[in-house]
Amino acid sequence: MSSDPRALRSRAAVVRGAAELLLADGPGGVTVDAVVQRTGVARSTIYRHFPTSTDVLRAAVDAVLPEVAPGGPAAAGESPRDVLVRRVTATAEQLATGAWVRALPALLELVAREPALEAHRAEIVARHRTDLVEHLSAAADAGLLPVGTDLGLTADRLVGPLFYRRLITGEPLTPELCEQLVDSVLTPGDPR
Amino acid sequence: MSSDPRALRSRAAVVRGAAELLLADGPGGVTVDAVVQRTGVARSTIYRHFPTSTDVLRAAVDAVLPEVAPGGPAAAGESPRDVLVRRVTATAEQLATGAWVRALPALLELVAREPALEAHRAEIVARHRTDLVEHLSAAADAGLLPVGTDLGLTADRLVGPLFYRRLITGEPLTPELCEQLVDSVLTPGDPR
DNA sequence: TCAGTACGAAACAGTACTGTAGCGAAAAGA
DNA sequence: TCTTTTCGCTACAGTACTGTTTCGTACTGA
Repeated sequence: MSSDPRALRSRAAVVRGAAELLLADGPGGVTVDAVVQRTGVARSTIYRHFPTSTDVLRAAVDAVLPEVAPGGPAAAGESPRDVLVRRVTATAEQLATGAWVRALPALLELVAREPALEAHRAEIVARHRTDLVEHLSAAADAGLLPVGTDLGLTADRLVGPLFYRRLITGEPLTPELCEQLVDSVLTPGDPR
Repeated sequence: MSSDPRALRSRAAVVRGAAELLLADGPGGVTVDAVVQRTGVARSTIYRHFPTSTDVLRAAVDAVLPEVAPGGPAAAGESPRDVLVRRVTATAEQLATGAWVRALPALLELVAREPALEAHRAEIVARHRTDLVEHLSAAADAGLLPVGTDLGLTADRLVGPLFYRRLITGEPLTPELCEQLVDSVLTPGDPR
């Protein structure tokens, strides 16, 4: 709509500040006053860019959610197993990041209560998942998986325990755990 | 302290109403006013029983949390595998219950933000887990698990994907899924 | 029966947040 | 340069919630 650099600048500052507040204090911490104090952007300016404070929160979630996807770039000359280990480990590290420890439960609660975010959540999950399924498909082609394996279920068996430990039990996510998970999914009896 | 039935009655009503509000609207919905309106108990009475509104919320969580533990009674003449399937299926059904769909993210966020609840959370998880580990131990004794298997990790591999699907992807938890999970954990090549 | 106690109702100050409005100043763009 | 747009600032009404207090009523237990 507006290409005025001032508008773009202040809008970006609001979104960034709101995202920081979301990560630090959860959804309840993202108030207009808090964003004003944190960013220096005026109250009236915020309401000029966003109809309601809920839209600010939504923009903050939009700015934060994509970071979930652990970017596992394509393999080099590494084995499919190593690709999987690297990919799962990346997810584990992301889950262990301080910001996410606090933000993940808050985001889950927010998404559960805000149907408008449901589509976005589904898209993130799908991207995350298809990426992992592709790696699993390569592993299957290499004979590392039993024929006829449900790759979607296998993906859940890989990352499910990670989220479970992070969210429910609070146990640490070690690299050894990631390797054990990958190996528990691959066909037994294959050396490294 | 007080054995006056009036006091016990109104206190119980407050806790029950607060628990209902917690399940219905999340932690943010548990306000003193809301409890007053829902239960008919007077504002002054609530503050006579609880120092702050946070204590009301805590009591509500205490009243709700124990229901998490899926009661898998001891086996009859069924095989260790069937015990595991029944146990995992019970967990899946509990996760699929309407109330928990809404309450679980809220509870997680609450526990993450309220260190006082951490101990309680750990106790619930431990009870849940030792129960499952016992079943797994029986399965290991029956030769259904490779020797030297980490039973704790195995427990995570069993229920982790359930929680992951419920919380993150939102996919349904079918009985078939539970069976597949159990079989994926047991040593391959064993008939029912 | 009767004293003690818990009760419901209502009013109160204090705090925090939302959303609106009007203002002069500063920056952008022609 | 000059007009337009955006800005920050401040004040405002409205809402919601917390925690306190008072008062008359109804229940409990001896």
